[in-house]
Amino acid sequence: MPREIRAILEACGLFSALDRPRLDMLAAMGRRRTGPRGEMIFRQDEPCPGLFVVGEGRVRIYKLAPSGKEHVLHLAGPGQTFAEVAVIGGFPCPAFAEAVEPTTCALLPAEPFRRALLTDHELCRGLLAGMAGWVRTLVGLMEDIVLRDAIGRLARYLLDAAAGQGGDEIELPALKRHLASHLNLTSETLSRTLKRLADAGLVQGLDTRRLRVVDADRLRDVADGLFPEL
Amino acid sequence: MPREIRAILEACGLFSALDRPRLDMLAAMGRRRTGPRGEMIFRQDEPCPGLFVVGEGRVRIYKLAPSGKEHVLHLAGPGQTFAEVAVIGGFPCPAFAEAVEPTTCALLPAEPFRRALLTDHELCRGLLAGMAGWVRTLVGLMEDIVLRDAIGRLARYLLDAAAGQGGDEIELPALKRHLASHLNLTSETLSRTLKRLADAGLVQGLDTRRLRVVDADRLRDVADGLFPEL
DNA sequence: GCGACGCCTTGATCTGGATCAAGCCCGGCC
DNA sequence: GGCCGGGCTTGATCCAGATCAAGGCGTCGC
Repeated sequence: MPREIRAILEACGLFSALDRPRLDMLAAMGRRRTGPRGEMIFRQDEPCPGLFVVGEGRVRIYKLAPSGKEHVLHLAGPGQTFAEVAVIGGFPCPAFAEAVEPTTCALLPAEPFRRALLTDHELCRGLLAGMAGWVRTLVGLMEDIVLRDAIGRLARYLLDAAAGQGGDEIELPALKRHLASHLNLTSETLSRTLKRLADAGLVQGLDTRRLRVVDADRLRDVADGLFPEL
Repeated sequence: MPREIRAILEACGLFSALDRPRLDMLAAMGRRRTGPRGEMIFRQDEPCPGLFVVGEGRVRIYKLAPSGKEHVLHLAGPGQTFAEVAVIGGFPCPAFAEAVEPTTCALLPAEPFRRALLTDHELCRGLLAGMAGWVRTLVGLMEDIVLRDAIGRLARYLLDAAAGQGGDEIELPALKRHLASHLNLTSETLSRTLKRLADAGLVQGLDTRRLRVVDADRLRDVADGLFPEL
């Protein structure tokens, strides 16, 4: 099964710059973890088991407020990682991680991974670049939440998702409810807002989990806060 | 003047683990930048000049929405850095940076700094740890904004600030208006919320820029969403 | 000293999105 | 097939915080 771990690591952007021996070294320390839909991978405040790389499926990373409200920080799909920050910084798990679909991950345990970081410069550089990208994403999400209204946030999300999936069709990565939480909306508001976009002819619902961007240009305008009439 | 650049770098947490020769190397590439209160250090979308380390003064990093609303991401004081992410990732400036007080910074220009990163493992490790801390802060801020109400956010900010300044007296790092924007509030709401805390006897205003935490325990409860009566 | 401008406070009103409350629809299970 | 439960939509109402609108208060330039 190291076989499959190698394959997962190779498909991950964070490690794409690494050469064979290094990938072997990482694969050797890795363990394969599979779980059914709904499995809790880790919980907030637990010691962090290591760095996870998603091979198949999707993982929802979310925080829970004392009030019970939750916020979905990240929906990690194949090739993406989570818990890197906790591993690097030696923090406990900052959030919950739950499999949204049947999932297989490669887990690189914290201790050996940190030791590898101590000596391996290439690995360090790759991770540094990865973190820079992650900070950028986070700041983007934060600015969305703070500076845009519901329809602008949704429009931007849809544009991003369409670009990320390389077409004008989007497959939603999770339940609408969870997507809503990611955008700091309730599912009711998400539903209504999506309807507004559909009524205006900017998008078209295919089924519950899939939709199509019809007019990307106007969608961009909406994301930039134009079309106050909408 | 390399003298002073060295001193600024030495006082910066990011570089605290570096040995003499490395600090010398960084100091040699650095330039000293001073500016009066109000000076724009860089603007959003400009090419990023390099990594800034604050020596004296304070710098406000903020984003501007098309609507004109602004959001203060960070108020960097002595020993802190900004624009690291853009330098590492090779992105353009993601935000505006403005001196809130007369400020002197060390600027490590992007190109030589990136080259140093290519070869210097220690530097890389330090930066990686720094980024991990920064991501953590960002996530914390985001969760504050998403999961807490106005009074909870303010309470948490005050506790953090008091801890950071090592006592129960807090000197606000910027205008109330800018602080409000950092917490995603209007200055009106900040003013009212501060008054509620003062009326309840949890804090005490000294003057416009300074205040004292009187009851940290109850403030913690407020931050956790208790005291619904407040 | 005296304007005047910026910043902060306080009050009155407005509103986007949350919350509460039904249905509806689809898929799984008996 | 029929029932049941979870997720989505839609409608009605509510509310935290924004916005609009006055003052008050310090401080800086003259």
